[in-house]
Amino acid sequence: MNNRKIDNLDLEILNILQVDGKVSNAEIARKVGKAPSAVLERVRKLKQSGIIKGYECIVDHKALGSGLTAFTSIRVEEGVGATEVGQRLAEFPEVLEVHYTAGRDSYLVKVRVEDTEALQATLAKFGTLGPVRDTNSTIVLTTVKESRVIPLPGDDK
Amino acid sequence: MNNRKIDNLDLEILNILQVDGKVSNAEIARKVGKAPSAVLERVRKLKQSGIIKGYECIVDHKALGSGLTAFTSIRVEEGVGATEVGQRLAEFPEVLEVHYTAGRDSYLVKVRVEDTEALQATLAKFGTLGPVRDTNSTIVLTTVKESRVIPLPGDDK
DNA sequence: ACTGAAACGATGAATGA
DNA sequence: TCATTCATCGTTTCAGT
Repeated sequence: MNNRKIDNLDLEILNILQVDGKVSNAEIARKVGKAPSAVLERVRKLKQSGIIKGYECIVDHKALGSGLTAFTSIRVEEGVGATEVGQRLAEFPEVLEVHYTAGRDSYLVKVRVEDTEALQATLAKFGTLGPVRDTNSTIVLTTVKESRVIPLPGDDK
Repeated sequence: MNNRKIDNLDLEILNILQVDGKVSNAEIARKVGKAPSAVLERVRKLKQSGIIKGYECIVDHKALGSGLTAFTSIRVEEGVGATEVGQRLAEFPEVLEVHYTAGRDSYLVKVRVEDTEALQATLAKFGTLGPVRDTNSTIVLTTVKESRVIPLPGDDK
């Protein structure tokens, strides 16, 4: 996790990769006007320094038995064991995201399961985690956008 | 978006790709014991049928100027124009996710910006979107897990 | 649907500017 | 840090089963 200096070329490369993680180095090289080996070096260093964390294949969760998305707020007892609850929550495969949030000593988790029945089962498991006080779920009806692409400084240049 | 029948081999391939979107077809072929061309055909059909939606490069948002994550609940006026608000919200690059949720006629959006000042600016933009009544933001302090990988039926076999 | 072979293109390392 | 070259490996097409 070295702290590299990121220049415009890095941002160009990252912008291309954010939109499509499957583009080849050779194609990136063509787009940015550099040799493939130069791009390879850049990408490798971005990976090494932790700027590029990895690559994910985006699948259609609705077609694969996880059609129900919910956001659940989980209140935990303050103090000892609070951070441990987050780790435990993260271990559930149906829990895609675990965020510790400000304000009310609670976690906000994103859950993806088959149906409401499965959600109930998951919530029941949350209840057994120790210092969990109560949970509050919001069910997603439709998802308009779901992405990880963040705006990079290179966008407006 | 054709409705293909997904068999065990498809699930095996998807499980490999979900964990690492950059594995080569040749390596998948080795793992599942098939020829590379066979895997290529499978992956191509999964892509064509919409099961595989794409590939994303996961970047370190903290290192790239989007260190603040927030979940904002946006109440909208019922009735006409409600779905349009979702489309408008999705157009903001700093808005990564837009979910229409049950219960209170509201959107839940995931926002990723530089700091609280930038968040304030984004919230101000939300206010100009027409039928928006009020917003309620929850700031993320630490993210324990953030993934898109869903559990597939092939996992327990 | 899968195999195997063959052509093509990308990867990745070495060298040098 | 990048370009060039080159051996190696992956991708992709196609004929055959």
